[in-house]
Amino acid sequence: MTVRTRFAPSPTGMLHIGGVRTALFCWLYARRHGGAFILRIEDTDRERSTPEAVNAILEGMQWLGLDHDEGPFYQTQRMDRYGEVIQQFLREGKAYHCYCSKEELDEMRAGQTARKEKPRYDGRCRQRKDPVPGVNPVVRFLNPDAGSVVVNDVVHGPITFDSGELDDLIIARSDGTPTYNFCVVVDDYDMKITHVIRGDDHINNTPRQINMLRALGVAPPLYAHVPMILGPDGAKLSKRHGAVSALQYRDDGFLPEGLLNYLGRLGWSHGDQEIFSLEEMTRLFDIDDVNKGASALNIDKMLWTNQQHIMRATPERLAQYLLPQLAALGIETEDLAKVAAVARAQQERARTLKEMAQNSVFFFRDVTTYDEKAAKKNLTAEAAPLLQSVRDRMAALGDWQATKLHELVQAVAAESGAGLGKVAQPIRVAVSGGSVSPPIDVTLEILGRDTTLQRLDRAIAACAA
RNA sequence: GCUCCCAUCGUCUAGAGGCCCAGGACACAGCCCUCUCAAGGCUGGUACGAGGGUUCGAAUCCCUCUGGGAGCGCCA
Repeated sequence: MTVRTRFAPSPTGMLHIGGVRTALFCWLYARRHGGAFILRIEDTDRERSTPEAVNAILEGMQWLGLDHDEGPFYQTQRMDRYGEVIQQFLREGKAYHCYCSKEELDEMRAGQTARKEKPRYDGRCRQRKDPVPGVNPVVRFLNPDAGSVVVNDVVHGPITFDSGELDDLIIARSDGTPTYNFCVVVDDYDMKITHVIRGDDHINNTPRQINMLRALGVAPPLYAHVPMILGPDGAKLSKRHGAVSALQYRDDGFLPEGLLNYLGRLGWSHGDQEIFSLEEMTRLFDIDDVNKGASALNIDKMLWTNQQHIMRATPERLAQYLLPQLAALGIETEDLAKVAAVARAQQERARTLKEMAQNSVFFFRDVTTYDEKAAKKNLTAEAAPLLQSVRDRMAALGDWQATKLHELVQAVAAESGAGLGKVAQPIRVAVSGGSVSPPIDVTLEILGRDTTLQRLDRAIAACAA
């Protein structure tokens, strides 16, 4: 049996972190087993579905590299097929028309609630023979009254539901359009899905879906209900923290593999290993290693994970992501080699590409002001002669290379009797404007001789002032 | 209210009866390295929700409780 998984978001909002992780698990499982990953857009709710949301899903999946083998399929384009199955159910006596009005239903539920019962449809239209004039009926699925349904969940183990708990759910609205639980069943069947991997908020829908699958005469797929993701405070994900679009993480400077690694480690693990390449995760992932309990987002660890991936990425690849981050700061450059060099110099001191860009502005833009504290401490009368000496020697330096620059700075420090820091730090302030930068030799090499000399001159002048 | 799910450091987790007076990671503190910031190394503190069983022995199995979550729509 070839594995076929699907990710089936509804385009009613953004693609958030929880959806991304579900998609990742589906994708990983399919890839691991050489199966197919199918993308399906569940847009039957025409009121709330938007083309923007569809695009955000597609774009997010593409950015993350979670490529699908089939689809995207849109439920709104499969209406004929749903209608066909509804007619079949009706014909076979597996579904029936219900003429109950909204008021009648409300009243029934109010009574049940008052009696402390679970609100559910009581099947009063099951026996009805004649249509009610002037009422467009809904179609309800006829659920078995007796027995039980057991969901053999891959992560939870067997879960048993008493059939009495399940009522006759509506599969077609009075306007004829099919509803969610029904569409899922038809789709999963038609698309030959073997493993339904989804959030565990769907556990309670599963027995109903299994009953419909049985009515269709087919064996249900394997189900794997993965735990939900909570906000950093342990409460439900809200807009305040994680429930932002996946694309927001891209804009915030996350690497796809960084985000995916963090999300993958939420609810899944492989011994003590924390950092996984996508290839490793694909090789190691197994759905029954997934935890049962919900897990809370931890932004610090997410940032740390991303940093680990930045450190492992090639400078060239980083440059590609750094470019738009620089552009966001108003820095347009064509010099890819320089951007890559900056990325290499910065890659172990940035948790996100955005942070890297922010800390690298001085590589691309003139230093016109100094950080006040840094200048006060380093651009002093005492530092002036050291900077002058450095400046003169640099002007005369043969090869403008980090190793040579390092020797030069070291020589000045040795001759002056001051520590290396006494020399390096003023240079750092001079060329970067602040007190933090990559190692000074590497920094100067990237900056080049002209820029360096010019910034040193300016700093020497500032020392006198 | 009813049904279902879940429960190890603050957080993510390892742990499938003895290897655990519980291991790793993030965060935090201290130290080392060091031209800054990082990265890296070392050290430290903090957890098996509670109560009952089963067993020679339980974080691991069973029961009850407590706490959290989800579902109960002509939403998905």
